[in-house]
Amino acid sequence: MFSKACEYAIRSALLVASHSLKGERVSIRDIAEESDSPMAFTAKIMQQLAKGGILYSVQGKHGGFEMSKEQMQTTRLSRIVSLIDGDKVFTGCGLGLKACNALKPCPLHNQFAVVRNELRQMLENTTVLDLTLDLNNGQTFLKR
Amino acid sequence: MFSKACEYAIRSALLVASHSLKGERVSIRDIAEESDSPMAFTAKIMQQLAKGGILYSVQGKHGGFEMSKEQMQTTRLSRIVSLIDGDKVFTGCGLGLKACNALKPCPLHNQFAVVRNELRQMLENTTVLDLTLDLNNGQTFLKR
DNA sequence: CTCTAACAAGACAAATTTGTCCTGTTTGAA
DNA sequence: TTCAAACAGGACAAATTTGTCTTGTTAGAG
Repeated sequence: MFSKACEYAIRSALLVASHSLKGERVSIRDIAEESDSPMAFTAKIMQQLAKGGILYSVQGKHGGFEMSKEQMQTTRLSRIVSLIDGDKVFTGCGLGLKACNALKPCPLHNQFAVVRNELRQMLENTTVLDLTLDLNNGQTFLKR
Repeated sequence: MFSKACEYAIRSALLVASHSLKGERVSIRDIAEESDSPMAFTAKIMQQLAKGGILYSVQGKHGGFEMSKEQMQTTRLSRIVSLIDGDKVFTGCGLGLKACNALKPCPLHNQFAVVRNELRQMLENTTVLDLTLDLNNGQTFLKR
């Protein structure tokens, strides 16, 4: 469904948000450990998230990553997904056809459009803050 | 969403079914051409489909692939998907966590389960015959 | 019987994704 | 001022997926 990179991106973003809500800044090392992600690879992804304005990176000693309340409220999962994976998952043909659309639909077009739309709406309606609150309440978990 | 291999598998299966409904057997060459798939790669996938009982392969001169009406009626897309891609797409965690379940859910677990379930049901309720009839009616298309 | 068209299957190659390592830069603190 | 902790970024490496090639086998037709 999502690429590994995208999975790490979402997990890391939620982890940063979780710590930021508690007033803590997090290092790559902690992110990797607490969200079970490969450190160096995740570091690259954090750069993308920072460049994309999903969160802030702070350099230097005691640096790390943090997220403002506003970022948590305005960042929807769909944004992270399209930033990392592009929007093929939202718009691409289920059977991989280049020219599949309502006028010249592939055999699965209509059925697939329903599901894909559901996915898109779910991701658009879910903010980082939403998920982070559950996480900090102990209702959901990021590490096995 | 699906792997390339799986996309080719579905496209090829529908193409074979489409021809079989007209009483024709199809060669790998024709499948590759008519469904815009790489020939040798698709050949491997056809072997998997044949081994999986999705369709028949006939060797020798004038050989090729064909599908019985019964196969078209009983083969649901979910079967092809799980045969080629496994059922990670139906059961895997959206954030890639190994131990994500209702008891210890990831932050996206509940929202994701809804969408994934919708996808699964759609694929389980769609038979090859359903899609092939539309295809042969000219309502849907396999080639760009 | 032989030839040819077609699938079977394994080895190989290319491309993409995933992951690592190393060097440089930034910044706080002693 | 210097040191150390942390991110930035490029080069590299491994793994997976995608795709190709070559050889063998099958079976119909002359």
